[in-house]
Amino acid sequence: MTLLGETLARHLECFGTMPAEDRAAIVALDGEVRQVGRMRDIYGVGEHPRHIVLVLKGFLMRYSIGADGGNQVHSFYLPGEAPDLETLYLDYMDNFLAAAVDSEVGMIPHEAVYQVIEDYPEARKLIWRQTLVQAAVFREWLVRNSHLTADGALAHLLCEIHLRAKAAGLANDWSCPLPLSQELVSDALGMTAVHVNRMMQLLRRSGAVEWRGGVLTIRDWDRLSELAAFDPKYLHLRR
Amino acid sequence: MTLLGETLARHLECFGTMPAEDRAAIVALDGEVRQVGRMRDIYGVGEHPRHIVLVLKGFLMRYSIGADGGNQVHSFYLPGEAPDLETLYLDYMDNFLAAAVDSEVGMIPHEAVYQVIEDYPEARKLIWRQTLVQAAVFREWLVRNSHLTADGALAHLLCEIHLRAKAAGLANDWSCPLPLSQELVSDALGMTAVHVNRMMQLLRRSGAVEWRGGVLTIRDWDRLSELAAFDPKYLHLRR
DNA sequence: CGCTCGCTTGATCTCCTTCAAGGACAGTGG
DNA sequence: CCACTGTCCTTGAAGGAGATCAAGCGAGCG
Repeated sequence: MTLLGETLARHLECFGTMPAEDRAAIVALDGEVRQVGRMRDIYGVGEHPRHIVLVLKGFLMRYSIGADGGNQVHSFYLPGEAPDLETLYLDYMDNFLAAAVDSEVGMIPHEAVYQVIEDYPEARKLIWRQTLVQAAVFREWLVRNSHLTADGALAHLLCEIHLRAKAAGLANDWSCPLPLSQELVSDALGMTAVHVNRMMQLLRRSGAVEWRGGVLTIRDWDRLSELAAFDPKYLHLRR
Repeated sequence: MTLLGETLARHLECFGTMPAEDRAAIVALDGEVRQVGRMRDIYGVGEHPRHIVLVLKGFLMRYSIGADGGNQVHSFYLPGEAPDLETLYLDYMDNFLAAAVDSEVGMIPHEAVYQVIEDYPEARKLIWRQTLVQAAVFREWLVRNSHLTADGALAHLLCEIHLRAKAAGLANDWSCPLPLSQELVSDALGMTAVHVNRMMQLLRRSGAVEWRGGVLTIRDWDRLSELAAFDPKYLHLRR
């Protein structure tokens, strides 16, 4: 059993089950561990990655550079998650993968993963499914940024991060790590950092949620999720 | 050779190549052809489809219902395209697939596709890749709706549709079918129909593009794509 | 201590929404 | 052949959510 393999297996099992032998094949996967400094790119536009990435510590993000020079964050990735499984079957990156804070990542060579995909159909289905769930999440981000008001959108993002942290085993009760700046959150929500600040105060004062020192604490899930019109179905989490 | 199989094969070949035997397996796929009236759902939230859909005539769209009751369109689908390959490996729909105008669709049973996926690795890779390209498109829609001004966003959508129409063999020179109402376009861009109307007039007057009677005509691609900051890489089209 | 980075606050401006109504056009029935 | 109806496009005026610009503040850190 390897650290990277076990991490990937646990992540995939958020979305479904697989037989013991398929699981064993995933667990046997191994690779290199790397440190990535905050705001450093792991992969850039145009590259063709030769490894898949696993988040071990920290927070990753996927982003692209908007026409106005501002960044658009497409998604954040928590420890335990796999941000870029799609590189297995796409020719080149059309966006950036970077560390939002100082992070530790695992890199498993594509070749090894291809072997598992060929030999273990159930493992393959779960890997495929994970890439499909990511697509569903992107769609939800589209809805969020297009159709929610600023307070609702922020609430929605916080709901999502909390649920994903729980799925990754990072949350105890109603708290989870959220080591991002308001600036980065604003890049995700497509608004200004100033406005994120004001909306955050609004949520805080309403007693729905707290966010200090890199820790997110949900005070009133019902209020928060109602404000966000949050329905977790799109995450396709098992259980 | 069947109509549906040939249509699917051509679509997949927009994104890569496969050996003759894999192609033949795809081409041999067949199913039922159905008419779908305008604004009628094909699949709804919570359902578990048992077929994949191909657009033969008309225009499909994928949408979900926003918190405010307004619709968010996630994507449009042109004749020749396959909107919902992800249903092969997801348990349930988290959004709606519907006909934007009176349409004709083909439905191929999942079982038959699974067989091809098991037996023909190169066909499988292309199908997988198609689902990944869709995810890339969703990300681009996120960027568009979050970071572009209204005129740029509209221009961007028109650029995308024109390129996809060309890939599907529907465009001659600078014209392609676009049988949508401004209302539907506004649901895609996350703005009001009134504003779409005004932005469209702006584009028209600037001489960049024409859109009348369900036909889109690009008058000045350079101007349009510059206004949209359009970079087609995200479509991952081969050529 | 001075520096930087991120959070906070205030005032003004603008893009887009909202609401409301008029007009072009196709389909339908008398 | 013409009123009738619905759908979509168009136009105008007023209001609001969020952007922009600018400055102050607190904490960590060399």
